[in-house]
Amino acid sequence: MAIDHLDGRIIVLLAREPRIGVLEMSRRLGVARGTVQARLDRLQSHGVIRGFGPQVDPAALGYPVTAFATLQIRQGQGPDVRAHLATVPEVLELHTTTGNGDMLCRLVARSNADLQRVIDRVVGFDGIVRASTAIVMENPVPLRVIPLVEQAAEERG
Amino acid sequence: MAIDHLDGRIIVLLAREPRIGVLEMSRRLGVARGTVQARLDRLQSHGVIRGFGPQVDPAALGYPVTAFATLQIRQGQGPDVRAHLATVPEVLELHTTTGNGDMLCRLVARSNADLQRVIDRVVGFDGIVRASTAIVMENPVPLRVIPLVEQAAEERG
DNA sequence: CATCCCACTGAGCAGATTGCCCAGCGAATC
DNA sequence: GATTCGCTGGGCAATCTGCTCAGTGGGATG
Repeated sequence: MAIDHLDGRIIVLLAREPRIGVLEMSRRLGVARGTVQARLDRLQSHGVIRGFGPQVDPAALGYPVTAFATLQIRQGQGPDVRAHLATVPEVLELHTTTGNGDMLCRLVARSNADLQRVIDRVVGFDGIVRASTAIVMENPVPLRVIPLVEQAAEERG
Repeated sequence: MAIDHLDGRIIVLLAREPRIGVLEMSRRLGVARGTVQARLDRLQSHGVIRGFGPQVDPAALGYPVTAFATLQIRQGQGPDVRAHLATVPEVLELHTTTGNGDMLCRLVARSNADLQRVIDRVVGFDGIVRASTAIVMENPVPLRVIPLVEQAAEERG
């Protein structure tokens, strides 16, 4: 879906001040309330904006350690491994990938020691042949989309 | 910070129906409005809930290809590389890690061909020695926190 | 045992926002 | 020329928010 400049401003504004209302947005953007409303509806129905769920910080929840694990899967065991990993709360994200590994997953843990427990639980499953883990030290660029939104908006005026 | 069972229910409810108001939440949870209000304020001020920004889907924006790149950095060039990567909109996330690579970043692109352009831009910087990229095929577990929240809430009744 | 502190309840209030409707208008399309 | 579409600007009732207050119960403290 193509994003327009106004759409971009709406998303950016919403990202900066999430608790802002439609009315206040229309004032800031200098357009009618109905317009903002319509744009928002369109963005949501097209899936560009998935939702406004709370962004929870695992670190603040007591899980300050993040790691990425690359998994190698035994042929044909993919579905089982997926199902297994989905049951582990500390697995925040799972992707199947090309390249050296077959899967890449993001893990969190209460401490480096606790990470061992998590990894044991993750790899303690038959279909997983090998796992290599990289612990995250710093996070210079936290998950962001705004620059991408701005770029997409530029391209369409 | 420790999460309570009520806190957990608030977060889960909020994740399920983000547009819900404080009043409606208090009705659903069977507690007073002020209580929900206070809990929310506490969760936010403690950083457990970072905010309610819109969750944008890069795929819907025209960037359906996701990849993870592992970068090896020349000694001492870390800060420069970070700054460089921060300027690339397609870099959604950047971590410094232990292990084989020095950094891990999440990229998106408009197509596999476009991914080449993005990677060129990412690695077209002096401090980067080597990059290995894994393209994401499937995403069986999209970024999630709810199971973790539920686990954290359980531990505190 | 008496006290204090804290969190929760239930209520009220003014002010603001929402969802919804409508008529008019200009530009692009057929 | 006619139609469609998106935006404007206005109005309405219903709802929610932010804020305040007094009362209550449990737990910790003296």
